Amino acid sequence: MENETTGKNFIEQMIDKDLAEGVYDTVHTRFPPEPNGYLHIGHAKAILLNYGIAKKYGGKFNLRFDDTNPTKEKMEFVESIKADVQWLGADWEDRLFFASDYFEQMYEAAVKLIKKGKAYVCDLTAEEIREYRGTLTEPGKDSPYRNRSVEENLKLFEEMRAGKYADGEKVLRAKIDMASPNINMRDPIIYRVAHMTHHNTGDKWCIYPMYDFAHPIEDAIEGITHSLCTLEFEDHRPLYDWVVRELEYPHPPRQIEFAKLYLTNVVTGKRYIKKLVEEGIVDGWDDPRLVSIAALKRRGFTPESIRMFVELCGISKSQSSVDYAMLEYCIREDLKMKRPRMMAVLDPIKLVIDNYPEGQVEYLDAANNLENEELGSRKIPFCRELYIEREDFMEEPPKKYFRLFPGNEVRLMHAYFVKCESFVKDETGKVIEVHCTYDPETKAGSGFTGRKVKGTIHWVPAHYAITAQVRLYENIIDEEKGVYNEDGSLNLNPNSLTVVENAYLEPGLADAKPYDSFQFVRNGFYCVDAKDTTPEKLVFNRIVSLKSSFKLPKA
RNA sequence: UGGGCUAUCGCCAAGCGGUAAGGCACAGGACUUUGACUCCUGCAUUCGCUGGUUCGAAUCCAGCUAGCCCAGCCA
Repeated sequence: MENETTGKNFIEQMIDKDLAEGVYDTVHTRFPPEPNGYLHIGHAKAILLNYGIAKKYGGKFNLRFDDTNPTKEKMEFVESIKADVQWLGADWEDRLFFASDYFEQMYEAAVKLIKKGKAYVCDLTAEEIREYRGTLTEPGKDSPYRNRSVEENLKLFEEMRAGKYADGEKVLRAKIDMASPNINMRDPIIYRVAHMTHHNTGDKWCIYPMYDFAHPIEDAIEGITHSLCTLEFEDHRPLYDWVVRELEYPHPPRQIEFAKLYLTNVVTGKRYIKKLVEEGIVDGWDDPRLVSIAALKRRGFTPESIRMFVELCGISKSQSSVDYAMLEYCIREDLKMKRPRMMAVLDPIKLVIDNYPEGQVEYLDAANNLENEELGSRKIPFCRELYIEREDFMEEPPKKYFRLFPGNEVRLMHAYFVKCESFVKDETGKVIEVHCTYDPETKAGSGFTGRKVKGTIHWVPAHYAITAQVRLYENIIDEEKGVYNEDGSLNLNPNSLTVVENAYLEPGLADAKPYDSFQFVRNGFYCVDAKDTTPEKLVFNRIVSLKSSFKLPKA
């Protein structure tokens, strides 16, 4: 029924074809980030795609830092990138490489091109080169230095390496076609002079190869078969192919482009994130409101959830923007079975059980997760005074409200049925206390079937509860307008972070450790913040809220 | 008449000449010690548009239209 290509993305189909035709007999991919910033959710797609394909075909996956431009790169970023790639589970084994380790080979490659008459040293200034390049609609014209002799080019290029020329004074260019409709083929610059200390090679070099020249060489050196990159490099493929062809590599790699992953309603642009960090609107690259890998990790997302997300999004060549709800679905899906469900009251109101003996305490059994018995169970102290969620009581309930209101009976989760008898208001009219009576026969697990209630609410024992700071995160933008305003400025939602200083948690949560995550009944999934939690203060980040089909009418 | 790429449900995305998969979202219903979860049910007579080829087209051809990318000594 199913043909062979069903279920495979277009890249896998191309690889199948290559394998079938004997173009390659193995699959080798790589993730080649430039260490000039932090990775975000978009990079996760590239990482997991490359890693996933290598794994699927029994091939290899390399991590390679594409560090050919020392003006933008820092060691700090290589460390964070390694940590993020590892966290995502993409295992490069012993294949961690730096493009800068190939500088000598790249230099030799350039020399080879010069000797073949396929490259020349050009003395034009940056501005002149731009002018000579022509425009999108007009062809360019040849540089006056285009026909220098091989000997002269060799000598000049050697001098460039030796440091004889200042930055910008000379460049090495590939000799291709100044009239090409593809601007990338109009004698692209392949080497520039930059007297700068490189994070890996120090001061050994003062000339650095350009991406278009370096990348195919890096791939060829490492034996990469399929060089996956994003759509904007499609126009560069002819140049990529030109380089590997002119350099006569026996098994030239193939570049395949795919669409970047865009997420709706989040800020991913590096310059925008940088601005948010610099202006102190967020507290760093790992602020949980961001979608950098570090932020997602800190917020409590799991590598599994990110993997599921990337898989669900799929791979294609059409520019697309994935609904943020898809990411939320993935983290809920991953956590709901794996993590305990605990009770936490974020906005408390006191509930007093009038017919429960004062001073009495009983320890109720509660399963940590009804669907996953392996997570065990716990005991929760139950007593006369509890805290419940403010929204779980209404003096005058709207239709279809199943929680507490005068005269109504509900189940206290893991405990008893309680019936609301009365309530107390303060001078301002705010309800401060709800009084109930409980029915001892209705204890959870007792098998009581005498009558049913429509609502179950969560609670926390007043004198045993612990407190914590809970941070509720929303996307940093306005859902209506999107991330950017028409003028291109960021559309910030000032309410993107709500801090609850004293949330009441059931006592068992006192032992929570950084990165531990839980489902707080009806409040969503939360994770202990690894940065701000101290022995004195417990801080939880909301990873994602739960879906809820009942919305309280707005007051 | 610059070049390249893309167009299938609100959002992703299969489909590769034989009569529109799936997921997210959404809407109903069942169940429930979370209005969650789970479970059912519904959700494109139509594939950017217009023609053509064909017994038959989302798939092939032609012409349009729309969107994205390219004029860094960035990657």
